[in-house]
Amino acid sequence: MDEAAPQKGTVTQRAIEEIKAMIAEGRLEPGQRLPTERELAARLGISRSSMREAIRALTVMGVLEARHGSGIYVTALEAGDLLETFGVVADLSRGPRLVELLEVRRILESTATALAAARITDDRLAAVEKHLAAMNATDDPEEVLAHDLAFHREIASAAGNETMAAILDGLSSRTFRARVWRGYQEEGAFARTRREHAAIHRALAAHDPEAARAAAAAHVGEVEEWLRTQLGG
Amino acid sequence: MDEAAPQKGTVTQRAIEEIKAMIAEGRLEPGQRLPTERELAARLGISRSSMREAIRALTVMGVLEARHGSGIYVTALEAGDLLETFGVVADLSRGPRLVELLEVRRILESTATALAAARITDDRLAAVEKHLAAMNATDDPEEVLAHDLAFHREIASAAGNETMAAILDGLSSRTFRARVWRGYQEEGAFARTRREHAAIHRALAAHDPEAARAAAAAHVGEVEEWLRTQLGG
DNA sequence: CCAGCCGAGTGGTCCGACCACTATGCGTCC
DNA sequence: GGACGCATAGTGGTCGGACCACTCGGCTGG
Repeated sequence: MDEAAPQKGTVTQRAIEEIKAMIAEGRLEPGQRLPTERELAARLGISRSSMREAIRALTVMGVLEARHGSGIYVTALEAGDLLETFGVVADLSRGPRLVELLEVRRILESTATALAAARITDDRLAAVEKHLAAMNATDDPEEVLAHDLAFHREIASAAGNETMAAILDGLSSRTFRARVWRGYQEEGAFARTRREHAAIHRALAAHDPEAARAAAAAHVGEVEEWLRTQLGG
Repeated sequence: MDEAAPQKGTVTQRAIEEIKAMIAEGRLEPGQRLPTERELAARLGISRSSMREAIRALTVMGVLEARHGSGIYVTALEAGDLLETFGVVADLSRGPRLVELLEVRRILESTATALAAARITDDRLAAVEKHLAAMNATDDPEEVLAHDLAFHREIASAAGNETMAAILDGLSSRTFRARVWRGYQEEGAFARTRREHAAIHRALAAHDPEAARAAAAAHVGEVEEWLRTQLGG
């Protein structure tokens, strides 16, 4: 007799849960290759189309990775893989939701910066300085933004919590910052931003967690406050 | 002439980006209904199958919602909608990743509890007390867990940041806590947990943010530390 | 006027074919 | 003998069409 798998939502949904369960229960290890789409479909008694939708869903979630011509593989399941979609949240949020997102970022970023101040090594600090210098050396907004992101990413990474770093990465997604900062920078906030970045770097170099926390919180808080007034009218 | 949309990854990926862009640019409002799958496919010059995969991907991300027989709609794009997938991260993370996740939760939960202490209203406080009492009134682990979750959710909600509450919700997903707490509670941590919950409630009732922050941090920190020793050998 | 039916329209599922790419192994050429 | 290159089988990617399950609004009959 067949297993009694009653109609529980759509077939595709069932397939998604099935594969997730396989991974959660350890039947599928990170990096391991899955059976072919055709076989998976047959095994669950569904069509290849439905199975493909399930695979696609898990792919965008960063759980699976499909390599054309080769096969389907479980990702490393690292923080970065699974939190990639987090950027979508930042990209699609609007209005009050943006302020909330910045508040979350302020909380995490300040803590991450504090941790980084205590733990950062000399060569990592050098990398931070490199981005700081590059950021101040150009006027091209694109390049400034890129080094700004790298600056904070380096710090978050130095905090020693990859998960937190990945979340912060999502919260600072390129399009998110571009949307918010466009207006912010237009108000001549360049100088202020540079001062704040310098303060953060100073605290890191001094290995002073409290100063780092304060500097980072103020840095994000400035943007947050500006955005709040933009919306509050 | 047609728009020149060069081959950029898979067609499905292009469709996903396309729809995301429609929403980001405001061409699609929250709650609004999309054209039919068949028309969307025709409009982008791809097959319905591929379009369906794109829609399914956006559905699991909480961006779209498909109602059988009715149509496809944009969700409200509230924090809860978009962060639903966050639970998957908690469910699939293992080893050191779990500790990192708990660390993030400690940071956010302590801040959220502190904010709640300052802002919580009397009736919300009553709701918190209700879950606290219910949690202490039973020995059924399932029920304890349910009220435990509700207890923290209520507090997070009282903090006034829905986004943060939604993230915390994901970090405390049912299966996640079940996995970690099973072992933790077996070590007779019931009493300690109750004491910690009582402390959190006391701080909330007294509207004392600092005490609330400390109590919440200690509460999560206990579990975090226990898990760390479990892994560290 | 209302209740019930019914049909058009929509998403959900399935099938089968073909395309694009990868990896492997065999044969050829140096 | 070894390195290169090409044929080939196998994989995911795409397509089109068919049918099913469900919803909803309008029509019909009371």
